[in-house]
Amino acid sequence: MSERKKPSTDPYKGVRDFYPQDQFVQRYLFEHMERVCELFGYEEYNASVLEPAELYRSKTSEEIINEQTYTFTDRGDREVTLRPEMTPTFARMVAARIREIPMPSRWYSIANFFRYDRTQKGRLREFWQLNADIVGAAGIEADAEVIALSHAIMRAMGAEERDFEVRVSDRRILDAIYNNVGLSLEMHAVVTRLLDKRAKVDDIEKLLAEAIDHPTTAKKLLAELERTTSTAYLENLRGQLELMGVHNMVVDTQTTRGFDYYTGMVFELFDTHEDNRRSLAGGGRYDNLLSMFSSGGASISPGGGGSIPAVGFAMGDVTARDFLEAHDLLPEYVPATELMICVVEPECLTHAQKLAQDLRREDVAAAINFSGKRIGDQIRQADKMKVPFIIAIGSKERLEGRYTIKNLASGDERTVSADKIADHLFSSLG
RNA sequence: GUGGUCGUAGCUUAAUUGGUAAAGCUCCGGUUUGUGGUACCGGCGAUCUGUGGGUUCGAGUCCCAUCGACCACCCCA
Repeated sequence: MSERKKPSTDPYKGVRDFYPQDQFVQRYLFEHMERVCELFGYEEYNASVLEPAELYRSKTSEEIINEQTYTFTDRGDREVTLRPEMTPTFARMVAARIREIPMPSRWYSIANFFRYDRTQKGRLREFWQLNADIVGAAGIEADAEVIALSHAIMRAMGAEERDFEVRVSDRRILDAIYNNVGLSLEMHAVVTRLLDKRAKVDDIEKLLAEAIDHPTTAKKLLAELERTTSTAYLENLRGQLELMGVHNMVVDTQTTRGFDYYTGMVFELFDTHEDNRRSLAGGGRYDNLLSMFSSGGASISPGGGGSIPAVGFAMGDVTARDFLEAHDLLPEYVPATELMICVVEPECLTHAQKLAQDLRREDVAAAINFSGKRIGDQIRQADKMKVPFIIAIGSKERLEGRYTIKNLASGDERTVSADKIADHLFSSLG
């Protein structure tokens, strides 16, 4: 006998097990996301969780690749990464078939992602995310549409507009200010990174002045930023959103999103609940990302410059779940099983099996309890599983062909013939 | 990657200044061998307090390490 240690029942660090009650919530989230995306005309796509590591090297920073992804070498000496986000995959897939994909195209996907990170509330090592993007549409109406889509998903899950806000900004605001104050191109990224922290830093002006080595420029820059409360573009966007029934947009120039690849509008859905102040979804416009791929290569931009406009967002399951919990919007668990057929005597098992098969053909989700336990125990178990209906089958039912359907929540009973069971269940289940 | 809090039965927790682990829930059985949820009664359940080591006559309680959870920071795709 080997002394091998028995494996632990704990899941791997930072990942979750989804027991039926958990998976029920997961499915609730996904079904609403899918339904609303499809109402907006988005088509579902997917890809493998494995990607060549080089996909993330070009556009994402080295630190993220080296320290925050699961990257390993396979047996064929290839560098593989478990995808940490969908956008590069989406860009890769679109670029691969750029000539045949009609533009604009709307795609969505719900998939799992992996990040090798220290875990924290709302941040695990594996999470699921909806990604919805429009590619081949450069106009403001596409920006408005993806925001409206994210908003509609929240509303579909029961959120009111006061439960969250749509924070919108525009990467071009900073670019314009940089030009106005005459900031050199190479300083843009450095300054942007500093400005991103301005809410947390004590003396941003001093830091800026040190970074760009020019105190008056730093002062002018901050003054311009202070003055910029919105732009004509963002107000136009607000107008379009209002027409689509989105009334909780706020301009927030501090919303920048971490990614370098955004080129225009950026937005976040932000929870307004005091205990759950966090970003629920985020996205923006990224018009240059697809041009990094060599294949395809056809230009669809009017100017022929080779850039392909795209705009989209992502919404994660962990934060969505926290949101629903904070706002008391989590759905109550309902099992897949609609009817439990309890077998009173062993001789009745075949009769129960036949009845179950007949009911399944009529679209009733029916399970048989063939434990041989007493009827009371079988009912108790069905009740514990929250199965809504039971039928007990003993010699009486077997001989008469009539069955008593019991509603476990109300205690109501109704005796019907076999061909009426499905109708009764569906009318009761609504 | 940095700092902090925590880790006791399946779950949630208790254990006076270090003195040889307690309760509720769950589960199982019974009152009630063709109908559950309530109530009452009874029972199983930690070979021991995440793991390894140390201090001590003695450690769940102190020290070190390690793993894990959580919180803040960092980062945020």
